[in-house]
Amino acid sequence: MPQAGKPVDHALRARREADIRASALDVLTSKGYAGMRLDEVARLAGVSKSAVYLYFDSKADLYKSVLKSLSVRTAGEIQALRSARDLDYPQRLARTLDSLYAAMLESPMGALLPVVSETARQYPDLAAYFLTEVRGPLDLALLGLMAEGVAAGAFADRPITRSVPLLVGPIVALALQQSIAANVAEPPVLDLPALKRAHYELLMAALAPSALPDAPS
Amino acid sequence: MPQAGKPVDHALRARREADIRASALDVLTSKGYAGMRLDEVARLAGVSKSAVYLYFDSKADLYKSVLKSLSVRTAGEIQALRSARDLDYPQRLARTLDSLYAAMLESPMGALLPVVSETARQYPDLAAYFLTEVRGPLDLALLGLMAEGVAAGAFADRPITRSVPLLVGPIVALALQQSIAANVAEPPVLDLPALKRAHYELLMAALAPSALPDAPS
DNA sequence: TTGAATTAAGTGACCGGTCAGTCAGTGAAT
DNA sequence: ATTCACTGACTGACCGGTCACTTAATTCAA
Repeated sequence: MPQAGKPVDHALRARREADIRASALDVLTSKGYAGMRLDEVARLAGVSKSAVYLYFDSKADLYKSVLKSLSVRTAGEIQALRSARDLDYPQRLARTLDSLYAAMLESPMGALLPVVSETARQYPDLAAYFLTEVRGPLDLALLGLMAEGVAAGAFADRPITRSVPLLVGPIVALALQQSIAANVAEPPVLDLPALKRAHYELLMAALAPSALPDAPS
Repeated sequence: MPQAGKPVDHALRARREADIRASALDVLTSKGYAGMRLDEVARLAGVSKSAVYLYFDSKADLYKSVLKSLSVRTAGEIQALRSARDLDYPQRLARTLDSLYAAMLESPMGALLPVVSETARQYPDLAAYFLTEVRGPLDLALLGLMAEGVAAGAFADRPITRSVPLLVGPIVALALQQSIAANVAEPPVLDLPALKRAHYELLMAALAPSALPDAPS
């Protein structure tokens, strides 16, 4: 029977967890999963490696937690845009692109992309986790928006409205390019606003209801 | 002075080297760099791990050799298309897309993309090598083709003609997605021909000289 | 024509460092 | 005196890389 003793400090636990996750994210984005040493993560978080195991079952568990905490926010953001009644569909699409550019190129999330692809090979469960828990919600949000836009007559009913890679592939490619280029001596600078604008125009050209007839293959 | 002994069998050496490289490619594409065990590579090549060290200085050296041997072929293919006089510009673009889809989604090269991004962290020189020797020529070929098309009046002079990620981002995104999805239980199947067609139409909609006016951001 | 000398080619056993994960124990609050 | 939060020291598995050694092919002196 528990009769006395220190009370469980839930706030402290939550803070430590977040600290460790933040440190793990730091190390992950700079060293990758295989290069992430739990000792280093712990040191950055100001605790010992043993303490990490008080909050996470294993390295893989910590990794999943980091991944999930990042994806939840982004997916929610896009979900919210989907039903923003005060915006028309082109505007919602533009905002969605903004969110994705921000997530993939102006936050640590983009740097996690290579890490995910790295880990997928060795840990099929992590690959599955990423696809169902991260990609899944994101795809749903994006394709849902497109489907609504088509139903409302704002977008043409074309294959692109059903293909996430065609819609946001450039963002993924940019994120990948950036994460590779970040390691060389003189990384090229990107004009992000211009890229966003060009990307948006590219999509609108293909989504305009009055679009041109099919071209030959 | 060398006076006698077994003669050096250069053909055998070259064959062994190629065997080991091929095995390394196998393992690399399925396990990634960190997951590539030299014992496994050696076993696949039918030699002992020690023998690998007769042909390559180190794991990193073997990896570089694999990368180099693959990159040479692909770039040349696309270069050739650029000046195919018997094709009009839309056709050249379509063929180039075909080549890129084939390279990235129907050959081991695409599977190496995540590996490159993984290793870029540990080997900055490899990142630089990839960017200058693989991406560089590819970008030149693609952007050169677009610039010629614009000059000939076949394509509209828009930002997209100067942005490789906007042009081929979907291919990169697909390759990445495939390499992640390949590790889960029921990998979704892609309708590649349909994707290619949709991608081509997307680009042509944005490249048509009679394109729509700029949309609001 | 034999067999000692020489060299290519390759191997199995091993080493040393690394690192995820464990555990017995400490100090502090209640 | 009990529980919480935490740690330092440890271990066992793993793996890149090394090394002493074997085998086979070839040359050439006797």
